[in-house]
Amino acid sequence: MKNNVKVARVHVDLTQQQLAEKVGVTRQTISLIEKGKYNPTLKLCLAICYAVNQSLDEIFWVDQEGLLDEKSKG
Amino acid sequence: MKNNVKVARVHVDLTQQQLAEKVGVTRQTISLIEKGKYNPTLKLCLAICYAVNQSLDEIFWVDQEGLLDEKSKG
DNA sequence: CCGTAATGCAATGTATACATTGCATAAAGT
DNA sequence: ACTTTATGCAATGTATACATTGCATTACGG
Repeated sequence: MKNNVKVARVHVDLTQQQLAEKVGVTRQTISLIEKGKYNPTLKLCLAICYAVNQSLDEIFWVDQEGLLDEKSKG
Repeated sequence: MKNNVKVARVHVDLTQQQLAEKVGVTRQTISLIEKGKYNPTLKLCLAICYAVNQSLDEIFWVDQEGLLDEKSKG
């Protein structure tokens, strides 16, 4: 699950801890999402979008081939 | 978790069962998402987008007030 | 060198997304 | 009346998102 959370977070000058507090999760969760190790829920994706003032497509869109790569990468 | 899955699904002429097969989940899961009773994962949101040829923002965006309403509605 | 801020990661527990099965109802065709 | 198709919903089990705690590393400032 690649995404643009880290770039967007740095762009609005927030640490992982601050973003975590803003969206109501732990720093650990933010870290794992940035690292692509979690498949976050829609609600959390939206909360992150609000916090960094960007859209779902801007932060979380990956095209179909990208997703397929994830699976066949194993 | 309000969304536009049902409208988009009907628009591309798929039944819940057919959409479920295309995205690799059960009909039950599609039904609950359309009814707003599940908070789907990003991967599933993306799979649905591919299946109905629309973007995350088109199908799943709800603005911040919408989310807050969900919480304070209970 | 020592303290602090920012991040990565590992172990374990809890909440919930999703699977599976089964039954009920409404609409359309025969 | 009977069958088929599409949908809703309830009960129970499994996988995983997320919480919690703790420790390690890097970088910066005293």
